[in-house]
Amino acid sequence: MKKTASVAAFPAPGHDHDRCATDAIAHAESLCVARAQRLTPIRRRVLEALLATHKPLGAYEIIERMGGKAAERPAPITIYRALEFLRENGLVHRIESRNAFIACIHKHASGDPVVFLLCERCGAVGEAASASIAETLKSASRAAGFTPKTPVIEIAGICSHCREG
Amino acid sequence: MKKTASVAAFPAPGHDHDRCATDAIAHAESLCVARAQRLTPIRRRVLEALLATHKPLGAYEIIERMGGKAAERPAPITIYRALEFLRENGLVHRIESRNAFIACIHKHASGDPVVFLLCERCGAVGEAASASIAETLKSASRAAGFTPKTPVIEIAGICSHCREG
DNA sequence: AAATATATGTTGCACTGCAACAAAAAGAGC
DNA sequence: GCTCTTTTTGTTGCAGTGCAACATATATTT
Repeated sequence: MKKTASVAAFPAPGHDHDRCATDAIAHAESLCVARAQRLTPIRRRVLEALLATHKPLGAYEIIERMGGKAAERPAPITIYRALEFLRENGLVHRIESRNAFIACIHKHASGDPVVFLLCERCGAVGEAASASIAETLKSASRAAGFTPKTPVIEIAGICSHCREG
Repeated sequence: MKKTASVAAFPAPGHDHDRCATDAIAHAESLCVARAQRLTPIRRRVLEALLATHKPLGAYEIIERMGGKAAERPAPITIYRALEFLRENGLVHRIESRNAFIACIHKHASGDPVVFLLCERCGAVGEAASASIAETLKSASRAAGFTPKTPVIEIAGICSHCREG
């Protein structure tokens, strides 16, 4: 079930999550090797914490989910630095309307505009990449004499699993 | 120079700003009268502070721009409450990617998706309403089995005045 | 005028995000 | 190996966001 113009992915509740997390880590590793970037233990743990859920997490939630005793937990700044690294490498997105972060499972090219679908009920986040959306936004921007760079598109609503279930 | 599908407005540096602010206040007043809502002095001052610039302002910036001696300035919570009121009535938008707020000059219908164009150089924010964008986003959402509600679209880039000037 | 609803003030706190400097760890060059 | 350099992480501290909970004041209604 594939389309030419758009690809949409919403995490099904019963999907093989271990595998999708493992795949994402593997992808991150090979990508960092290819770019001579260092996926350090902390960065890896932050990514793993985000991959363990499909919900956007704030910095403090990430800290909590990284485990270890309270005294051993990294400071917020450490998390933000790891997130900065992961974002620069396209492994993590920031959900602006939530002040939170989510692991990227989409493997899109950098610069590709991504539409985030935020379920208001279960909190899960889907990604929909659409070339037509990108084109429409570009032309609308240019009609206003605007040179667009990084579009942020976030849509709140109800996902199919919550509506049907 | 008008289009059928999209209307774009980027504030020109030399536009008649007094008038655009006055108009917006007048619109806010008549709208509140029509809805039996109260445009109290504080709410009015918050709106005026936002109208005095076309840049998104944070809560503290709004407080500073509301004037008065430091001791007389309202607390942040007061600002947030006024912003909540103004947002509910479509007079103010929140720019999610900036954690800031901007007065609405667009007079669009509530629920209409608005595209915000954020100039990275001068900080001004333009609005572009586009029916085709709305349609494209809706169809992309539905392709993912998603029922969309409130879309957030923010595009960072360079406005025409900054590029040319 | 009293009762009710709405708006604002006060206090307090959890979280975001980062700057500036210090220390530790990893890589590069000899 | 060992030093030098770069990168990463730790520590401290702070400005800003956003709101909860309760108290007080101001409007509106009856």
